[in-house]
Amino acid sequence: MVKEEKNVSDANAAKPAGAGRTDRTARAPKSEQTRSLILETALRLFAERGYDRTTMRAIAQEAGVSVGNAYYYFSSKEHLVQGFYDRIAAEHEAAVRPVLAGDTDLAVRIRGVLLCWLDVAEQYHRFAAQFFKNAADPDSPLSPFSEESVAAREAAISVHERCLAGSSTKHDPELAQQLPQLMWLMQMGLVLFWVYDRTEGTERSRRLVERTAPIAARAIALSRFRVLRPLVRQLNDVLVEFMPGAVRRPERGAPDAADVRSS
Amino acid sequence: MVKEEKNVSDANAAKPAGAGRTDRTARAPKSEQTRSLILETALRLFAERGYDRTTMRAIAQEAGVSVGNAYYYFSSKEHLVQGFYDRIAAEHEAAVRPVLAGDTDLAVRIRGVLLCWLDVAEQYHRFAAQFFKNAADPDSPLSPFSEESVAAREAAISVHERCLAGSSTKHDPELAQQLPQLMWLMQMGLVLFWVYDRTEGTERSRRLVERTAPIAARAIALSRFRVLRPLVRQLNDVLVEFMPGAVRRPERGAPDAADVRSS
DNA sequence: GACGCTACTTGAACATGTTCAAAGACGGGT
DNA sequence: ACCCGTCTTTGAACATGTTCAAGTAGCGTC
Repeated sequence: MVKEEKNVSDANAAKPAGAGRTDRTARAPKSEQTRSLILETALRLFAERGYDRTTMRAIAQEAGVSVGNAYYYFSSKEHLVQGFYDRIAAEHEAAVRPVLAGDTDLAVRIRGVLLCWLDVAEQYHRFAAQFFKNAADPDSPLSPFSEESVAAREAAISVHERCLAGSSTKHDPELAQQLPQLMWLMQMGLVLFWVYDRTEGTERSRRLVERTAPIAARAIALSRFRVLRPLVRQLNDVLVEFMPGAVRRPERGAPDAADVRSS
Repeated sequence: MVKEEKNVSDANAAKPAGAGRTDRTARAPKSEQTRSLILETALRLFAERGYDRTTMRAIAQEAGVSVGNAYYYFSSKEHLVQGFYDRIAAEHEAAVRPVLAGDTDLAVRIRGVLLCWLDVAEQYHRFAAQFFKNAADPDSPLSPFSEESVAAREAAISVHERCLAGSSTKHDPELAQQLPQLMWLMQMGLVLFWVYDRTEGTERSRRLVERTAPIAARAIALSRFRVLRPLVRQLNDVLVEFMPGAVRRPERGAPDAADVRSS
């Protein structure tokens, strides 16, 4: 049974065998080629027809491999999406650079960061809306809260860190460590709104950003006020305790003092 | 397997109506019996083995009907879950009654309402965690934001309305109309946290409530302060513009003054 | 070159949500 | 009694994500 060689032709000619993966078994030129062929094909089809309408069989056929082969490289259809995550994160990081180098007004910066994300994500909206339910699954490694997404999450948080750091707005230093995470959470809220947004050009999401960014900036600025001090302190404690992952916080008295200050 | 029930025959003289739709009006002809048999069986199996592990074939077999019959009454597996929604909402409403009749401190009330929900939902946690991804799908009629869920949503909001109304805490009357919605949103956040919570007895979610309720209450109380006035106003505008519809729009300027000042 | 090891590839088979054409039941009009 | 139409029920067929036992190929060793 000779199969038409659709995918590879005399592979070893151009591909240097060096610098294998970190796996115990080194080189895998052909395999790497097949892998990325499958991935690229999948992402293209996802963009073309959406997530649900793209079957594994179609991906395999379009890539010129068998269904089982796709599963050899990607343990599930969902895992094909990790590539999409990386891509959109990188694009956002690039697109946001001018914003972070620009105006120092916090409201403007937050607005810029979020609008930037909307711009970058725009083309994937249909795909994202269809895929969202999978990402929302607590069992899925693709959940934004999952262990596996920690890299993408921290990259996103670092954007907010720089957004905050470069602003002229003063804010409670005690809260500074947690603020980027809070802003990331706000971004997740925006994403939630966005996948539900069916307006032309996700215009409504943009409007939400326009209206929300000043509020966030003002709230942050107000965090220094005396009346708000206990509130800010409590909020900070909650964030430290419940926000995902390994964000180390400088020692601050008793970390387990429950509601010591609550009325 | 001919069933002779034949009780109320005149009531449904009008018409058994179409199949599948959420016609709660139909009395109890044979079809209604089959329908609820399928529903009860499904909910039982969901609770027993979780959503994913319960196949439509198993439901049909356990109920003693054919697969196609289940689809005759429920247009998809997801639609079987609407019954679950109704049930948990009703249970929460009942369980929360003592809380609403009790302490007038807002923090205590919010805490009570949310902990109550956790108690009621506890037994469904496994099922809910598995089902969550379907509810998160923007296309799903079971999304908490969907048109179809408007009834359940308003019921939940009304609980927060009463929670707020019965509290002795003063708050900005301008915000009063939107606050219950905001609190509902907070509850949705808790649900999100909860489905991800894998601790024994969802202990972590409980702790989050303990820590968060005082913050929310304090924030609400602080909303009257002068410094926060512009912030509150902006926030109010955003809520009015973006919160899901069907919420009676307050005429700006004259607070309704219904219950705000009661103590 | 022969052997053997392992990475790679295959397509059929499986599980399960969903659809559908046909059959059954039932009631009313004639 | 018969026919007609509608509601109900059936089970086979379909679509698609996933698994698996078996086959293939490249490469190092003898």
